[in-house]
Amino acid sequence: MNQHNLSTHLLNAFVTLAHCHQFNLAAQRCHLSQPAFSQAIRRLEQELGVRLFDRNTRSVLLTPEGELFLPVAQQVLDSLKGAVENLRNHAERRVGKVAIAALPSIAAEWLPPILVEYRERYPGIAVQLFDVILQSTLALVREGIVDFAVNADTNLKDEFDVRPLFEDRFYLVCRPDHSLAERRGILLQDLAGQRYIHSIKTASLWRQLYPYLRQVPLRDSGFEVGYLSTIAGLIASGAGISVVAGISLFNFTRAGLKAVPVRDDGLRYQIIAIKRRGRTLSIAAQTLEDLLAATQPEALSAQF
Amino acid sequence: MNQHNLSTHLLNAFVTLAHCHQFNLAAQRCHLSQPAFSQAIRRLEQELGVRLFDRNTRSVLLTPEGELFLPVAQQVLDSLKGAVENLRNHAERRVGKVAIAALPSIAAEWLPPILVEYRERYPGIAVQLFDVILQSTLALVREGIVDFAVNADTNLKDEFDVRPLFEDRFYLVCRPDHSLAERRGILLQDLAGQRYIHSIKTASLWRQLYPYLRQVPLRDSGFEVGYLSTIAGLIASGAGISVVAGISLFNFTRAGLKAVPVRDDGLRYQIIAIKRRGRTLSIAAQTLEDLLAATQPEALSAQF
DNA sequence: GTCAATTACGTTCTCCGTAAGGATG
DNA sequence: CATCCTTACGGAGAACGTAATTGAC
Repeated sequence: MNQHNLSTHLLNAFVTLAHCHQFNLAAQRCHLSQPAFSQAIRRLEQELGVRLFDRNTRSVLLTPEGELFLPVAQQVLDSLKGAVENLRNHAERRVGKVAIAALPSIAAEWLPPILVEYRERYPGIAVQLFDVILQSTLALVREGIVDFAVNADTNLKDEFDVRPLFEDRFYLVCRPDHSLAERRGILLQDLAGQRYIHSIKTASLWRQLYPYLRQVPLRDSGFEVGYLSTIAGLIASGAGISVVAGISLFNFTRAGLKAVPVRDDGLRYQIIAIKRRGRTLSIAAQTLEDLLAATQPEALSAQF
Repeated sequence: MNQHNLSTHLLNAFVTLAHCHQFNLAAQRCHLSQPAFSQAIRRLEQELGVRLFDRNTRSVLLTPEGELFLPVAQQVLDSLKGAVENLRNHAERRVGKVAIAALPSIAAEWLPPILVEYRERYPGIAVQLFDVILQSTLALVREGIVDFAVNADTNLKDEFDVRPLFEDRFYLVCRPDHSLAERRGILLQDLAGQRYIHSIKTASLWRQLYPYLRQVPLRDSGFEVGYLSTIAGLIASGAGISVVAGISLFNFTRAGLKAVPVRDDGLRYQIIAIKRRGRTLSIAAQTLEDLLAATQPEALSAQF
């Protein structure tokens, strides 16, 4: 059925000749010798089974059938040219769109400067950022609404492809006048006897932290709160101390509190990019992911 | 700039693979060996500068860029396929349209059976017939409204391309009981002394006939009328005789009158098809013109 | 006679198929 | 190890350029 092979070269030759009514000139414009051009037209006519031009040595005019074909050829060439150009622009990262999801804590501190740099490098690529809770990031990835999500490592099924971006740890947060405030690092045992402010909100990382924390004989501060900003306020007011994930630290350092790395083995976790299994990222998204992976969170660790 | 060459083969390979997610199967559907197919995809990707498929040995999936390109490729292939099919249908005379202009006398007697036969042979081709006076046929051709016109030969400038269809002559028209009615042919001199009914309407042919007719000593019938049907009535009523073009004879034979060929040399004229100079006819129109040229007016001459 | 398109022909390069190689589950 | 895609390579055919031919005014 469709054994016929039409190439853009042939169509272009046709359109060119239809416009300039001269084999000589048209051949020149197509960067072909005149005989080669002549053959091209001949081949096209043979392929289509229709004479497209009526030509003597003096005039080259479209046949009625040629005029029938011209707009189609024109449109096809335009379509292809536009599509190819668009594709090239995507490949060159001149246009595009990338959508990502991230936990609010990641979206608050680590991501912004990277996204800004990305936008500066590729101004033609639009960036969409969903700052939502963990479950929502997974849903957004699953449904293909975002290209990938940036999360703290959690027990993900094999539903997703995972790429580690950087390693984070937990931090003791206390007032600057606290006895541990000047330490370069602590172990959880060092917190024995401290009044601890519990969080109920950081569910995913809480699950990792809690098994270790429960082995430490803490004093009860009497507080269990939902928001990290609340914890920050309580700590600043002398209600006690707490241990939080590195990615949330901005809530506390901004409040003038001190953060001390927790050095226990096993209390580390990966910040990861997750995407749909087997699917590859668009060029724009892949570029962003690469940039994320290449950007260690110097800002976080530099403070300590 | 557009040195890129995309062929329908490549696009088709792309679309096929996008649908069946298997090189093996897609190659088969494209009637290619698998390696050849693989190369085709590779060439296309190279041409576009973008990876279109992500492929392991287990899965073949479009990249986001591939999905961007798919609808375009699809549409381009459809466009071309439709256009080619349409062109082939035109070439095979399965579809089309032809418009012609003809003098009313030609449109009344000679053309109808030919047009009917044409329509029977090519039911998909629509026929439009303008039965108008000479000047109008020329205008219709000039403006490209009709493909060609069928006229009696007249001094046409080189504005048109002319093709003779058949030769016609003049006829004496008289009552069956007229003394010349049974002759197989006459010369104009034979009309000496006859009462002649003049026509003012057949301008173009009148110009050819008159120089000969004026040399014959006719009796004046006292009538000069515009319509051939009027002349027929007058002749039938015994008012006289007249000489008319063969293509108009139906006006008289239908009225029961006799027609006798005028055998003078020089009193012949061509029925011609005229078309715009240098332009070629559509396949449908060309086919009709050929059919016209191949159909001698046997009906006319057979009567005598 | 001149200008323009076509045909002739040798070369180059594309594109295909067979066969061997590599990756993945 | 079985499956499927890729690489390697040799041959057939396409497509180009140079040169000679035909055709129209």
